[in-house]
Amino acid sequence: MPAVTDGVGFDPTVPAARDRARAIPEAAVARLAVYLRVLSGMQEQGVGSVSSEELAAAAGVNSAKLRKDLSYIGSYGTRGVGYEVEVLIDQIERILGLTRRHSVAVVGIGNLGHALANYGGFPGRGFPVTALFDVDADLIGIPVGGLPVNHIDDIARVCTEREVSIGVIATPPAAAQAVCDRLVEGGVECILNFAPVVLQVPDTVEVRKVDLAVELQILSFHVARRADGAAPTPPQVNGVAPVLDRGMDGVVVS
Amino acid sequence: MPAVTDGVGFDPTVPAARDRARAIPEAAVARLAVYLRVLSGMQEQGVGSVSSEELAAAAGVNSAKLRKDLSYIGSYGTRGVGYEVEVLIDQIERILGLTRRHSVAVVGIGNLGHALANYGGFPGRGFPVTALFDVDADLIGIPVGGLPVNHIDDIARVCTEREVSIGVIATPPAAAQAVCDRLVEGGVECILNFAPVVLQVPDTVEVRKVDLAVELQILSFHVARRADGAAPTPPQVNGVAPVLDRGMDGVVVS
DNA sequence: GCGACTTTGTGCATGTGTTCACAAGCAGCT
DNA sequence: AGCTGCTTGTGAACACATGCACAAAGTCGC
Repeated sequence: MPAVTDGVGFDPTVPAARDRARAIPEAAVARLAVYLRVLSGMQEQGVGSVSSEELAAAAGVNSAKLRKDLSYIGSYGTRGVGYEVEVLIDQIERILGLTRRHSVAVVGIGNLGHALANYGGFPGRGFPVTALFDVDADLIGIPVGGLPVNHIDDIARVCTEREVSIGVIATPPAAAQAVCDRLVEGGVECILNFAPVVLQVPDTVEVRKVDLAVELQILSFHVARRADGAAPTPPQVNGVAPVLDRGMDGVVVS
Repeated sequence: MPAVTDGVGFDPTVPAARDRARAIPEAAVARLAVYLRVLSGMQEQGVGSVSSEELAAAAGVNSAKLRKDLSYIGSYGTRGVGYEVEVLIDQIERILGLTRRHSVAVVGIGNLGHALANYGGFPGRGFPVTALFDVDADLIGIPVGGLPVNHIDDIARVCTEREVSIGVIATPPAAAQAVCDRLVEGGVECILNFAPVVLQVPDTVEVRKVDLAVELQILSFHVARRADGAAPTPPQVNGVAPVLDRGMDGVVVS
């Protein structure tokens, strides 16, 4: 399975003819990222190979689902044996496009922005933060996490110069859309939005949103529902978390 | 349509018979929280009523989906007219259990923990942060966002005392599971986990996970896929964001 | 080299979520 | 009252995701 040709190339004749097979389900992509993290941990501990059963347990998913997910990227397992950790890591990184470095810009250096900027090149390398922006004149020029803060008026220019491919919006809601527009203008292809607003973007740009209030409210819903009639839950013991999977509705709830 | 009788009215004989009808799709719950935010904004601007079309546009979703989502909580619209903003807000709050206050505890007062603690009672009231914890002796007693930091050894006791219902884990991955266990011991029902680990919990506890690295990797995947063959995307103009919906795979991507 | 055992990869059935498209229902005008 | 126009609420079709269960395909021991 060379080149992920895909995309939306469709057949004009058939009504809703879906493109070729090569489409990896959005939900599977999210899980591949999780598998990658688990695998990296295993590799550090010197584990050379894993079975789908072991890996699934460690990632908190069903083993059949895991195998199906892996099958989307090719056949790298050995029947009767399992998967080689290193091979799997390489392949997942390839599919996720982690062989390339993706330069990240963080806009809005408040509490959250600080946290993001100091995240240290972002977990598990591959996502160097190369630009910071804010409106506050007192912050301009001050280095945060080793990088000086620029003014948001320079977003487009700086992002173009530094070839930023991912923009992170950590501004107050009111400023988010304007910031978003500048990022798009600066050639940013993907945006991770922490501001509680629905961004309007050209559809060449991908947006993912992380909304803490929404997360809390979803949890609140479950508390409420539980308080209701439901309750009969037997004294069940520990097991893998009954994780809510957002599917792709935003954050990855494992 | 009185009482949401619902659903999958099924046969009690069937093995894994699910509880009563009350099942609102997980994905719909996440969106209801979004609608609520949009509606609040409208109310502040003095808007008295909205049509499903308007609200859907503002929330970045399909209007049919919006109507179906709202139908899960009852019939509060008027045909030919639309919905009354206030009524809808009340009903969504009721369903999400926001009439009750949910006390929140934040564990791990690093960069992210600071940001969370200072979030100010958390967006749109209803989620007061009532306890902070960390291991670092230098932090104990220091007030962050007006609240003193306690030692993680006291998690269970303090959470029980203050009736914390939601625990937020913002610790390094290595500490997450231990912290989680203490929270559960302290009677916490729901956990929002920012640490990149799969938590094991009794299935009476609900876990949602927000993983920044995973979010970035998903975006990376889309960049990579795009760089491939796909490209033909016509010069399409602005429109509502082609938001990736995590469904419920975690974060709410709108 | 062969058989027994193990684990992958996947076809199929099930379940969940999304979208279409339209009947039902209400407001307002005549 | 009846008619017109608009918007809701939902049945039914579709698309997507999950999980079972098993054949295919490899390893290991003899």
